[in-house]
Amino acid sequence: MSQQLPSTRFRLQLDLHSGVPVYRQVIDQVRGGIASGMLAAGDQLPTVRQLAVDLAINPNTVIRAYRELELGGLLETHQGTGTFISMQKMKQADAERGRQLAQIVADCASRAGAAGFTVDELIEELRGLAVEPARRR
Amino acid sequence: MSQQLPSTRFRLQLDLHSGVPVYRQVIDQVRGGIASGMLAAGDQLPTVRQLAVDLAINPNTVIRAYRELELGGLLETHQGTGTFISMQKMKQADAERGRQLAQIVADCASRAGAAGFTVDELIEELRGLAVEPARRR
Amino acid sequence: MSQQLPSTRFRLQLDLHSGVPVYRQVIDQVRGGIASGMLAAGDQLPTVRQLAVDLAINPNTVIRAYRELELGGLLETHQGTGTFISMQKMKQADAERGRQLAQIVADCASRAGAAGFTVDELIEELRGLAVEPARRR
Amino acid sequence: MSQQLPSTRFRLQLDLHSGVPVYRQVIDQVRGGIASGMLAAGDQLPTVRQLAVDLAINPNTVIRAYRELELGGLLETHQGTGTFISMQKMKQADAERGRQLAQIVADCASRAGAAGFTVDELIEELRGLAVEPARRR
DNA sequence: GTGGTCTAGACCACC
DNA sequence: GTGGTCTAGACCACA
Repeated sequence: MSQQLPSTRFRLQLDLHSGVPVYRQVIDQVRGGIASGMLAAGDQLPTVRQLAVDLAINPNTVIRAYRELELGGLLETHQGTGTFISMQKMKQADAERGRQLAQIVADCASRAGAAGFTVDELIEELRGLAVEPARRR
Repeated sequence: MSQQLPSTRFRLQLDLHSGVPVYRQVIDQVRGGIASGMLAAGDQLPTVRQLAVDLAINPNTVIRAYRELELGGLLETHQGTGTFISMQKMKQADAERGRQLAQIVADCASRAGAAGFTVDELIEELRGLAVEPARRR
Repeated sequence: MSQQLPSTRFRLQLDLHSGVPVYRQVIDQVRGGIASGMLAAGDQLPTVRQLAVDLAINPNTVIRAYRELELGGLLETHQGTGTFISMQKMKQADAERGRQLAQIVADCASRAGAAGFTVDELIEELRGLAVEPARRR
Repeated sequence: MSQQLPSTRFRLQLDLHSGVPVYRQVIDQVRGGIASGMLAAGDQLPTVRQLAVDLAINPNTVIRAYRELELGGLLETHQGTGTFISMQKMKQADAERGRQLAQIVADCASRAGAAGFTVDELIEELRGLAVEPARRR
């Protein structure tokens, strides 16, 4: 159950000026790492103290992020050993999924509207992405 | 300056359990309404008091949302008269515009991808927002 | 005391999208007309109804502007005759003058700051104006 | 991210009888402070609660002013940390910048002129705001 | 009638 | 401790 730190492939990157809460960024990036395959079940995450030092943030903030991820079932902490990616339970309820999609789309449309774009322009631009398989990250 | 309320086509819908601030939801939906074509330059928005009653929220919350939209240049408020969709802020140079659209789309696609949605699902959801050109005015 | 309307020289011009209250714009422009010499003591102003029609605004708004100007001693209204420019009493108290200057300067500095300019740049640019006699209006 | 409050050099001063909204005065003075060099990128502003106490106004009024400044890109707020002067919004192209400065200056001079002040008086008053480069940091 | 400003105070989120 | 959101309600300014 203990495994090499995936340090060469997975690096957290904070943007303190984005307005997004720090703990939220940590959570999102761990989730993203799992989704993208950079983090696999069993991988060990950096220790709370180490990550706090690396990111120059408060350890409490790391603890909070890890705790929320653990509550969500994505992490497992083992006293004295470390924090690890747990066996997935990825699939969310469909209702939750739908709501999430709707929120992403609404946000996207909102930003487009504020910038003077129409939804049609948005769709057109998205089509451009759909053709190329899109190497993500 | 005075024009029919677009009431039959534009309806605000709050989700008080989403965790998204109410004033933010109002802002996002107005911006989305502009992007989708449901709201056009010159249209009058519901009055502060009316919208507060409709949504069962405090007038101050509506004012806050309207104000932020006005600061962003999307609305114009005229004391004693009402609140209106402003004449679009001058369209920026096309190059800058294209870059901006690309960024919004990329960000949107990235978030959707991280959550396990395909670009096609995104497009499908966006279509739900788009509105046929419609005979306006 | 009744004299030709100075219509060919003095025209009010409103900007309904400026955010400046309509009655304020009327007041300021009449004051400006007097200061610039376009309006002289004894000149008759447009009637309330006429001006309301010309500017497509509410007569109450015109009344309010004229009333405030009269309170300030710049206009005289004569029942059944019309509204006229009164004999000047232009010079304000020095204190009031100082406060006015301070406000203009503060506003100017504020806008400069918001746009990323320094006060020094502002002064430099103003110097450019000081050399040419500057034909005003 | 944390830095000494510039308390000895930057002091807000309200005029409750000027008719200018309190939140507006706060905004204007912060923007003026940036323009005059009293406030530099990274400086922390007084906390919301502290400023509210100092000025004897409601914290909400301070929040409102800070928020508008943040929307304008001049401030960054970090929950639980404080409010800071943001790194200047990228300086625009020089041409655009020059045009903008000219407009601010022209408007300022115009208002001053209409009120019977000379450009020299304007410059003199502005000098009062400017601050010697000073050793900062 | 419209929107604008300000206060007082509760409760939440983040560090 | 920091800032953020929302409410309730008073009072003002404008058309």
